[in-house]
Amino acid sequence: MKVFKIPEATIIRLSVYSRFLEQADKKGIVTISSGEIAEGVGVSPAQVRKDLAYFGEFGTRGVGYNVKDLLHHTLKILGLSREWPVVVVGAGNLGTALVSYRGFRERGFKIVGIFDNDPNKIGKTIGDMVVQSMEELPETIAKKNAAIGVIAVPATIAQDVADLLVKAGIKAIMNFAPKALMVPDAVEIRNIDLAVTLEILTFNLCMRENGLL
Amino acid sequence: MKVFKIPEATIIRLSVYSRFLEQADKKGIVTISSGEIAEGVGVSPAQVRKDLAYFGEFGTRGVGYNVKDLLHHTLKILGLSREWPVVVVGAGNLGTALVSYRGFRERGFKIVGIFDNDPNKIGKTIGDMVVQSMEELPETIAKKNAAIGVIAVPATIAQDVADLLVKAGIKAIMNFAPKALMVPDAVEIRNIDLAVTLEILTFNLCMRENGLL
DNA sequence: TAGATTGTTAATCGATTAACAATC
DNA sequence: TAGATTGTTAATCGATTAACAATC
Repeated sequence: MKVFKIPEATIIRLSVYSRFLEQADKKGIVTISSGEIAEGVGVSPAQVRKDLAYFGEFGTRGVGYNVKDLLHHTLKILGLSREWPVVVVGAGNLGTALVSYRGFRERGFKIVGIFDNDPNKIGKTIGDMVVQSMEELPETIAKKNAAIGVIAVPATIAQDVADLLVKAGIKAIMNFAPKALMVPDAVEIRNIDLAVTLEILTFNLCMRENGLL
Repeated sequence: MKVFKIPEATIIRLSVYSRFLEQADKKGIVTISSGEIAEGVGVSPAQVRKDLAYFGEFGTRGVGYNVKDLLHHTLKILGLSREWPVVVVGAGNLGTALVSYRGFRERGFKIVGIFDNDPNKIGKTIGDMVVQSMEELPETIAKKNAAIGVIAVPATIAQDVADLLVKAGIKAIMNFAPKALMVPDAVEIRNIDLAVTLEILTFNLCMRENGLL
């Protein structure tokens, strides 16, 4: 790894490649070419090779890539060669859904705590977790060594929750509240706005209606 | 509207602009410049003007943009000047969360039906909706004139659900199942992969750890 | 060696930004 | 008119793709 500026699109594609390689590995495929990966995930072979080239030389000229090998490399690059403990703040519908979201577990994310400030929710069981009070947040983060926090609370208190997470030593935040949050530069943050996705769809529907797409 | 190829990034920014304009309007601001919008949402003034220029001339030279006016224009462009009836398939935790997701309602998306094939879930009340059986899906879609469907079922049956939605006349699909779905070209589809977002975070955390970011 | 496929460079494409004429 | 800000063109920047030498 020697390059500093890597397009985010490359990271997203690496994630796609790794999932595709997992499937290929399951099917018992040993060797795969950039063309086959490209075909499988819907990009160009050059794109596949270029994306990988940012991080090293993983293939053999004239042969292709060893599936298991490349799978491990891609997972390593994404930081998925270890388990990531994650805390979820907000035990509403969304928080509850996230705790049992299979897509997280499959990629090595482990929910190690769910928190809420509502006394009616504290103590309730969600899957194999018990909803904890916000007071227990710092201790659990420290004890479980969680670096990632998910915010699933109303927009009104999202900033307060972000502040608490940062204070407790969280290094990355995934925010579902429809509100831009302020965090120190040392903390990574991503806002998930589900409505925006629907708006891209409605825009495209309108374009089609008008015969422009 | 005369241009055919509009960057998706432009659409996403238009969504951001419209939210910012809503806030500005609430504050009673009447006129706003591209510089002020840019400042408010964190892009360049040229970007704001260019994004708008794809769709028309909405400002007055030397003056700026009328906030209410531009707000309406941006919402119109995004297709949000009408209400969009949406059906949700899957009454698990995620589906339940989506039915009461405030971010949808705020932007004009109205959930008009939630469906499941689990007899234990059918008939249950979620907010002000009753979970319907899958058999009722086509009729509800037709009656409520729903063009958008949300898939919140396990990956194993996601394709079947997509087929049903398409057959029932749905024109756009938002898919939360971690699986690429096949739909006809006439149907718009977006996959939401929540794990990928976490993977971008873990990648960045690893880059930081290695002093590369 | 002949055939295949990588890794990488150069060419292309597309999106962002800077600059400025138009104009309020 | 002088000052301000848009709409738009040209310049820049960055990402994708085509092409090919390296090499298995």
